[in-house]
Amino acid sequence: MASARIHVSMQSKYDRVVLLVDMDCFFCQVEEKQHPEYRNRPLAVVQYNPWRGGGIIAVNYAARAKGVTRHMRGDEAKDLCPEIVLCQVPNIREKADTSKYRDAGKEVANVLQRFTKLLERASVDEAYLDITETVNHRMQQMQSGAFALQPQELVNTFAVGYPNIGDFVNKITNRFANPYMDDERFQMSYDQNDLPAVRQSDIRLLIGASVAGEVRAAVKKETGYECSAGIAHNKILAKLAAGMNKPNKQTILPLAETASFFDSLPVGKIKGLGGKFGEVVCETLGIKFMGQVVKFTEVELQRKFDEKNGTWLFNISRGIDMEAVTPRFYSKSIGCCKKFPGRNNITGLKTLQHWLGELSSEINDRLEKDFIENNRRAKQMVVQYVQDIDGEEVASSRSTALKDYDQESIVRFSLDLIKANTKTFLRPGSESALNNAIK
DNA sequence: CATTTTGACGCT
DNA sequence: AGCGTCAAA
Repeated sequence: MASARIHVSMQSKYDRVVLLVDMDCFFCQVEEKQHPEYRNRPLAVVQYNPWRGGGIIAVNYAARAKGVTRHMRGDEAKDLCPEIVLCQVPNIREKADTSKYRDAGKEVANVLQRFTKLLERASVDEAYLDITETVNHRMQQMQSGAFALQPQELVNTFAVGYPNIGDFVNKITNRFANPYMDDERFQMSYDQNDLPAVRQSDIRLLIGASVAGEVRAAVKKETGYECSAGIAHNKILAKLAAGMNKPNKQTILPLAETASFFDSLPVGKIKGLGGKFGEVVCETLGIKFMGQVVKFTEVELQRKFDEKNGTWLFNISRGIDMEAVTPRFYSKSIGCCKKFPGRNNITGLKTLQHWLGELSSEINDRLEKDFIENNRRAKQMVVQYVQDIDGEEVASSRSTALKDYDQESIVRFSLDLIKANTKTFLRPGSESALNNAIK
C-alpha cells in the first residue's frame, strides 16, 4: 500500500503558510470552564484517585508555577501546592472516561474549521490549518491597498530570533522601503526557484500571524478556551514554533532564522525525533543539536539510516517539510482501554467477561453517537490485550470484520477473539481460571 | 501493582 | 494482519 502521508507539490518549499493551534493545558481549561469557581486557582486533572491521589495528566499554569508536573501523583501535587484543585476524569463504568474532553475538542475544532477547509486535527486539542489561500488573498488586497495589518492584531505574537515582534515588523517595513536590502543574501542562500517565495516569506508569515490572532480570538470568544499557535511554512516548524511561547501566545518561525535556531535546538524537540529514533540519530551522528545534521550529505544520512529516513532528516534539518495538511475532522478509529496492574490483573473468566462488558458498553455508546453525528459504521474491530506469560508482558492484538453489532455482540466477538488466539485459554483442570493473567 | 487513556502511522 | 513507535491530555 502507498504511504499514507501526502506530500505537497508546488513551486517552492516556502509557498504555504501553516498554523498549529494547540490548546493550553486543555483538560484543565475544560474543568475551569465547567467550574468557574476554580478559575485563577492552581489546578490539575487526575485519573482515578484512590492510589496516592491519582495520576496527573494535565496541569494549569498556576500549578506549574508551584512545581506541579504531569506524571506526578495527586498527593505529591498536594505536598507542593496544598491549595491545588484536583479534578478527576469522570469515572463511568468503573473506568476513566475522557468523552468530556473529546466533546470540548470538537467544539474548538468547529470554530477552527471556519477558517480553512484544510484543517487536520492532530489530537483531541491540536490542529493544523493550511491558511495559504487566505494569506495569498490578503497579499493581493494589501498590494491594492484594501488590506493593512493592524498592530493590535499582533499582541501576544513573537518571532523566533527577534527580541520583540516590533523589531520583526520594522525589518519587513525597511525591506519595503529598500527591496534589494536582503537580496544578495537570499540569492546566496536559496535555490533560484525558491527566491520569489523567499522574498515574500516574512510578510506572508506576518499576515499568517494576523490570521492566527483572529483564529485564536474566535476560539476564545466562542468557546472560552485559550490556545497557543505556531506560524511557519510547514507542519514541523509550525508545531515547533507553537511550543516556544505559551500560554495564550503565538510564535512565528521566520525562514531566515531557522538555521541559527536549529544550531542550539536539541534533536528530540522535533516531532518524530522525541523517542528512540531521535536517540539513535544522536548516537549514530555523534550530535546533540538539529543544526549539526546539515553537516551530513543526504547519501550519508541514507546510508546511516535508510533511504526514507535519511532524506527526511536531510530536509527537516534544513527546515524543509513537504508533508501536506491533510483534511481530517473525525478520527479514523474509536477505542477504549483499561489497565489492570499488579493485583488487579484479570485472572478469572468472570472478571474478564465483566470488563469486556464495560469496555464494550463504552465503545457501543461512542459508536452510536458517531453514527448519529457522522453517519458511519465500524467495519472492523480490534481487540488488544497484554498477558503475563512467565512474568513477561506479552502484547497481542486480533481483528475481525464487523457487519452488524451491538454491545452484546461486541463482548462476544472480543471474547471469541481472545479465546481463538490462546492455545491454553483456561488453566488446565479449571472451569474459570485464566491460564495467563491479563494486565 | 502504579500514569493511564487515547489515536495515528510505519514496518514486515 | 499483527506488532511496535510516537505523541498528547
